[in-house]
Amino acid sequence: MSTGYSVGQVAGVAGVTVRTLHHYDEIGLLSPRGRTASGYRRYEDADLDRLQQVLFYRELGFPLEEIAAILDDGSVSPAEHLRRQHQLLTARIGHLQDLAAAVERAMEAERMGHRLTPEEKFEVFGADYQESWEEEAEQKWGGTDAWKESRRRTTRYGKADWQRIKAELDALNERLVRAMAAGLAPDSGEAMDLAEVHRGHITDNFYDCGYRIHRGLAAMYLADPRFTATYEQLAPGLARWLHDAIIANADRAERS
Amino acid sequence: MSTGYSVGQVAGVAGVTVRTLHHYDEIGLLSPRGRTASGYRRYEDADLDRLQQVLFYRELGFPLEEIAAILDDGSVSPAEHLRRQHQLLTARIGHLQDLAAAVERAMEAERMGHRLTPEEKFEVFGADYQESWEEEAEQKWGGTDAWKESRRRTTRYGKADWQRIKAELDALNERLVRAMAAGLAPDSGEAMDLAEVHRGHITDNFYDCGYRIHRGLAAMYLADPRFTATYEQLAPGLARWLHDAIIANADRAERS
DNA sequence: GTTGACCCTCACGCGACGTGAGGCGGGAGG
DNA sequence: CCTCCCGCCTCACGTCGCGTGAGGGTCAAC
Repeated sequence: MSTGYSVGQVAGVAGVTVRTLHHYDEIGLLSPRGRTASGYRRYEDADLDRLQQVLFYRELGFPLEEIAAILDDGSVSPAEHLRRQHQLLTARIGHLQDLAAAVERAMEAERMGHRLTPEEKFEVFGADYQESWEEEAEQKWGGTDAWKESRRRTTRYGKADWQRIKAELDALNERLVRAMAAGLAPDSGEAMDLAEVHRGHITDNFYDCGYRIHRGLAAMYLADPRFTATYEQLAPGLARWLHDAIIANADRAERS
Repeated sequence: MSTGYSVGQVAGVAGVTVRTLHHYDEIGLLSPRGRTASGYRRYEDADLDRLQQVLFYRELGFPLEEIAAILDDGSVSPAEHLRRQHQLLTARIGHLQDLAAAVERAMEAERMGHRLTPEEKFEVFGADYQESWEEEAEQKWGGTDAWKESRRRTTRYGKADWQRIKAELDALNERLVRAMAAGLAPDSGEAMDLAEVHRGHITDNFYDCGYRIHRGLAAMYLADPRFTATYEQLAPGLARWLHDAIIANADRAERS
């Protein structure tokens, strides 16, 4: 009937040390439901659930005391917890993606022998950052909400819808090719307008594509060869050109 | 002429406390280049660069001692540092995305009133995880090596190359459509063989695409609507089918 | 009944700072 | 010139989240 788990078993399955569990017991963060006659800790399924929550928030850098407060706040339903966790995660992921973008910029700067100002160098290590999570979480990558929304919509698309989308895409691609062939700079007004059309096309057909997300897509157009191939096949250099136009457009929009 | 910065200024711009900078000085992790006559610390641009590196690795959870070792290893060029950082970031992002996926599964389970086994609950808090970074970083997304290699090769491609690639791609896509239309399961031998062809096509033309990377691409085919659109336009359900075939093929290969 | 794996409770140590305490430096206003 | 106040300095002890023994009981197996 297997009524409960010992510390060692819990530690094993959860990937923590026995000492950690002892510590959580000491500070009252996670006390096992019961003890055997000989004083051995007995953890039950409910304790495992709580431990998982604890580990989750710990991974995101919360102090244990705060974790206790969060988990002991009875006014939050389990479902709400999961939502909160998802928000925190997407926010955190977004932050790391910003960091990655900064590293990419640094690589670029290095290649060009270009120097950055001190402020530029640190802007990504935002001061607040702990507090900013909860606000940012709502927007930003739009979280996985974006692709969820996308799935929701696209599952209802029929063959005609896909053909229409393909046609729009082809038309846009042709405009892109012509613009680049005409020698337009990626940060010219026309190029940025085309980038805006590109963004609108995504928003109309898939999900609400903000500038942050658009930047993310632009990065992917360069990072993944399947994308690169698609665009390079249309015109050599187009992948890069489109990438730059999207970035320029996002810069323009966010500076205003 | 602004020759250097004081502790307070550095702390301000970098978003750390003065005490932290003192600490880094104490342990020799970051000692300012000079001091004023009266003993005030004077930080220069090079010190700021180093501080940025320190903060970066700190954010990823490295102990300070190790950070010192990493940064003082003269055999690593700045460019290589940036590459490493990018690798670490993508690995870390991947981990958090796994966490997010786990949370999504938990939400789903909650909605369905379904219980998970203890092992399922914790599988995502992988035991090693700290060590795994350094190994995973090498493979997995193939790090940035993959796309660097890809850029290196593709910049030399001419129009004829892209046309050849496009033709191969079209041929493969047609085989995929026919296979799915014939009612073949994604985990059938034929489907997995096609997935293997797909992988070979990438390896031949872009970069060495291992199974881990291939899995990553498969995930993207579903996650990103631009990809989804491409495949769905060929045949409804193809994006999902190809995804599953790739996963099945990777499972098969890695189990042997 | 002995062995060995597992459990218990102190209790000290450590990494990465936080947080004063007590004192010097420097420039702006009276 | 003196004072005021802010920023800087150096100890030095406190805190958080455990790691790491020390010393000793428990339980299932052989």
